[in-house]
Amino acid sequence: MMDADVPRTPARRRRDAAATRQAILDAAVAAFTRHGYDGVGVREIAQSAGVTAMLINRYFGSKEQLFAEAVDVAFAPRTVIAGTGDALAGETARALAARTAPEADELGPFLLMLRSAANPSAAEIMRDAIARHAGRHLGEELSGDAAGVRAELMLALQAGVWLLRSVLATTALRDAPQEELAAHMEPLFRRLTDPQ
Amino acid sequence: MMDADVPRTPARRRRDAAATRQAILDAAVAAFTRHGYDGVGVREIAQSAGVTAMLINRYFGSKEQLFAEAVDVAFAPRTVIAGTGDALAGETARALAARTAPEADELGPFLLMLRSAANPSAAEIMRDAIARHAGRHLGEELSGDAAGVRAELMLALQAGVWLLRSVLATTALRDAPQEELAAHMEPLFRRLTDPQ
DNA sequence: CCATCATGTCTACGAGTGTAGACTCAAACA
DNA sequence: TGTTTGAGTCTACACTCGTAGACATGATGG
Repeated sequence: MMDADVPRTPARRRRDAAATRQAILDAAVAAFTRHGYDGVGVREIAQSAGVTAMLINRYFGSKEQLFAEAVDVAFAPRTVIAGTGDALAGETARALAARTAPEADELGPFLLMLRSAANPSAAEIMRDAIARHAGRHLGEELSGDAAGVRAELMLALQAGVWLLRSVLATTALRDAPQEELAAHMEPLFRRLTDPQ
Repeated sequence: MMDADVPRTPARRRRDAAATRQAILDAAVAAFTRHGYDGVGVREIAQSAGVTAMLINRYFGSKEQLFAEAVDVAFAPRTVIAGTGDALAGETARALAARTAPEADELGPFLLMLRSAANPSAAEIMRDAIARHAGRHLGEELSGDAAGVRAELMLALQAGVWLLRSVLATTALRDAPQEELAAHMEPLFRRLTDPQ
């Protein structure tokens, strides 16, 4: 609490390359998640990071390479599944219901994925990121026949719920109570985690 | 068999307003499905319809209103479910596996939905279309508790599979044989059609 | 045959895009 | 203290976008 500086915008750094790079990256993750790859310009990202647009090119080479790093950040630490073992299906269903609630307004890899899917270059970048992070991690958690297919079906179901409930806000899913919705989704996830 | 989907010389209409309007609408459905709302410009749509960009504004008022009509066309006649009654789950799973196959390169409402979801105006238009067509039709087919939620979960699952398998082309889903994939998805749909 | 009006085209504008190049300025090292 | 280096900014270019307004054209009714 020693910093008495009132940060009017993003905390006026004094020439710290690493911090500036990180600020741009953070702003990019938020912006791409909210508006998609094509929906946001480099000027907008730079402004919310407190710098000029050209610094993006200096630090990341291009908008596309910035997007690639942002995707890596969004997919890497985030948990795309919740819980382990027997609790996996239930936890995933409950977490999904909570995070897609209309009042949640959360960010996360699924929104980034959905809102940037239209651009072919962005799609390719995200496919690689999924293979590198989420898909692999989830594939290890599952076991048995066709673990990869079942893992990606879990991702697909989650992505679809994010799309209808959070992005499009269709009536039935938007108005469904969290517990009830989770109760409907839980057996679906269980079918994928425990394929009898 | 008619001509290819991209008419090289758009058959030189001689001043037929209705036919021109229809040609623009057809081109719009194809273009929006392939590239999304933000991914295609009115000049491109007009050219593949064999007219000038300004005719779009004359006949539809704006790009956004053209999109609204295109969404209606894409969602209305298309079947978002396959089969009825007991066969619904199995037919839907098999049709989904077939239409999302890498070599299929089909169009359809789900691709249009996914690729235009990033734009807020487009999202609102599509939410209304879903409520008007797919959601309602599917809700009638289902019965029992929370039919609306289960219907939209069916849509969500399908949308997610379209996203991962067809748009992103993730490895496991891309390489899975149709029958095997359908076998994995069928019990999921059955859980939603017959909630025991 | 000619006037008419819907049908379609042309030019242009204002705004927004990503990014290249030249610039300024602060900090670190001699 | 003077010099070098890198952090950050400014201006500008070469596009693309949606669309507004003026203009051309061809089929049709008299």
